[in-house]
Amino acid sequence: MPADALVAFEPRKTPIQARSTVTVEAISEATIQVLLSHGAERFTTTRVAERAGVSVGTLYQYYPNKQSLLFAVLEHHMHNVATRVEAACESACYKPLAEMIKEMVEAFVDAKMERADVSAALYRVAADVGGPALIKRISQRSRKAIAATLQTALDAKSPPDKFAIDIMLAAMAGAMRSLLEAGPTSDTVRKSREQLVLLCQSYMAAATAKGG
Amino acid sequence: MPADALVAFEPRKTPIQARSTVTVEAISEATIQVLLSHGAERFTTTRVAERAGVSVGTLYQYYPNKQSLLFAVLEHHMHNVATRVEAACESACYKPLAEMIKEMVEAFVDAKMERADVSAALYRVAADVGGPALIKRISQRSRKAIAATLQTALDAKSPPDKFAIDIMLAAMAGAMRSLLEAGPTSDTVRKSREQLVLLCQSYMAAATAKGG
DNA sequence: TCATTTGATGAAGGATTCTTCAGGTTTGGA
DNA sequence: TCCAAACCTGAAGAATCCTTCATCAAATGA
Repeated sequence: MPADALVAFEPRKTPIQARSTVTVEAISEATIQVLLSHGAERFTTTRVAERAGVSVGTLYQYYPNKQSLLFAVLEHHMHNVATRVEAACESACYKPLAEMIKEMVEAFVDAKMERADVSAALYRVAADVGGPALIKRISQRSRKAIAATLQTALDAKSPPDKFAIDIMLAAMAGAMRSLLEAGPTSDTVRKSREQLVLLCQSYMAAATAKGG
Repeated sequence: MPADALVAFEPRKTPIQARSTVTVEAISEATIQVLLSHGAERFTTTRVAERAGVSVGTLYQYYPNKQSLLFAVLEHHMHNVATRVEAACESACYKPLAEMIKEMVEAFVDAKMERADVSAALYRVAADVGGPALIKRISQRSRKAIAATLQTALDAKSPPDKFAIDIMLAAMAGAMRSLLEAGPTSDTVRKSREQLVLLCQSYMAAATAKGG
């Protein structure tokens, strides 16, 4: 895919006056609300504009098309999660492997659960054009942070395979997806979080022991 | 959701004569082909009919709506995978835990990869109305089979949590999804398969040791 | 053979949605 | 005050798609 494939999703015009800043924020928020209340299937630019209290024309002044609206929300959400994971990695350096993993996994789960409704709604969006590329790009951030942190583990026998980290991330994300799509209770979340820690801990222990 | 929510997806008319049997098969196959060549976004009943070499009206004589077409393909695919996993579980009874897991995981991966293109294309479909319910229903089959097999493990300390099996399945499915959506090379697949076995083995070892 | 059932056709109705643009309003500075 | 730039409006164009139904063709069996 050419690099300019994402250009079509970029904002069209930057707000200058105060009122337009308010407008674009209202549109962003309305995007989430419509996504939550109507689902991705019945997500409509007209509905978003209505909810934001502006006209459709205004919406198209800042976003070139429908996709770009969803794209912006998805990007924001994923950025948040990645940032939280990176922070957890930073503070988990130079600790025993098990504790490291625990902190990273819990950070991921907590970040996802903080806006569970948004997380769940965005799974539909992620499959659209541009979604996969965005996911790949932002996942890279988490992957790198985790790899760097794991290097500093006090008790690792051998550096973990880059491959193993990918598997762990995908497994974790998959489990969370399944959880979020089922509409979990707080008890289910607590238990899943705990089990997910165990899953990653035991895998990483095995993967670093045998060597990459 | 009421149980009759799925009625709208059931076939409308059953073929009686030979020629109509041919027709519905052509439509099924065309459904997959259109899904693969145009993607779920541009999936159209007209296109399916065109590809199948029949008119749209004929299509609507056997499928009540567009969704039911996709639903049928999804169901068929998931049924195949579940059946393969069940078979693997059956033949893995009364073996050491590690070997058990290996056979089950490899059966799952192989089943998914056999028609990697279809697997990948169906991820979009699975999110549509009715998809989640279907997934939940068919996942149940794999879960039960795995639970039953694990009971017979020669070296399990304590029976594994039902919860742990759900986590493992979700993790496995998630990793496969991530793999399939990336368009893997045969080398990547081989390595992922191997790592996925390790992931599940180490997790189950930990989960059965600590008790459920 | 011929009436009845089954199967196939595809133009057209109906509905939805994305996006634009000509024209109006508001703001900020000179 | 006054003008230019920024901003907003929303009806309407254009495209796409789902689904139906009146009509024709083929098959079945009595």
